[in-house]
Amino acid sequence: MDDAKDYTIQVGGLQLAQTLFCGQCFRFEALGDGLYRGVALDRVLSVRQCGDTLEFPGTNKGEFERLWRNYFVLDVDYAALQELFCRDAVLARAVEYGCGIRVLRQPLFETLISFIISQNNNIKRISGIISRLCATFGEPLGGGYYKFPAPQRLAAAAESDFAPLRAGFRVRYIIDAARRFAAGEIDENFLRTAPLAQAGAMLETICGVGPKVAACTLLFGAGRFDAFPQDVWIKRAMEQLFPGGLPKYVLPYAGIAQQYIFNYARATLQ
DNA sequence: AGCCAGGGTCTGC
DNA sequence: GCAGACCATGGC
Repeated sequence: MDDAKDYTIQVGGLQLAQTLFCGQCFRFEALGDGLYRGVALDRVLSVRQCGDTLEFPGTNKGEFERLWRNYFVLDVDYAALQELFCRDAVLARAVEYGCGIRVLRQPLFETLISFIISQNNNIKRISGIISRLCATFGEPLGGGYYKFPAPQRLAAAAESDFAPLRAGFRVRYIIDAARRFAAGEIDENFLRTAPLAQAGAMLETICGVGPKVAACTLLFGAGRFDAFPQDVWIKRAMEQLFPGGLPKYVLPYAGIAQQYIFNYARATLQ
């Protein structure tokens, strides 16, 4: 029945808590009892995990197939990917440590702005700034939830309008990114299909976007699983754990491996 | 109090 | 090209 509510699906090897709070998205909260709620794709999403079952309260099968299968990247064979990664003994340890982490396919603009905000910042405060950004500029969805603002809305705002966000020096970067988007100067199709270096270079023409923010945008917001964001933790991990670099067979999925390495490094390295 | 946070820009060599 | 100061803000 296509209009039946509370769609459920069996998904092995996915842990919602790890996936939603590993630092790739910033708009979900845990409500307890395996239930999580947040805003994604311009709507409020509730999702509950019980073992290998994902339950989507208020979501029918049609909407799940149209939106959430892609958002949660359920088309990728993660068992095969993990088996590939585990050919390397060090990477196997990282995979084992956070084996329920999965990458998400998020909207490009939201991802870009989120990771501009992430620079020299911590996850808790990133979430707070994004929450205030959406409440200030986003369209209301009811229940105190708001859409992520459109580029045109942010591009039209004055710098002083951002004061309530307490985002500091990042405000002018946000505005520059929004203006570039609103002007049609950032070609999403190009970002998805061009050679990785060229896609990154396009993003780095935005003020406040360097290699790390560009790579996060490509990985989380453009489905570029070969993009490899290098923050302080990854740099530490690469020095200590992979002095010869990642195994070559990992490189097409380096970004997915990066999620395991980041999680492992942050938890175990000094 | 001082350091760090999923960095980037700007300056000076 | 590359190191170092600086950037707002908040948590610890």
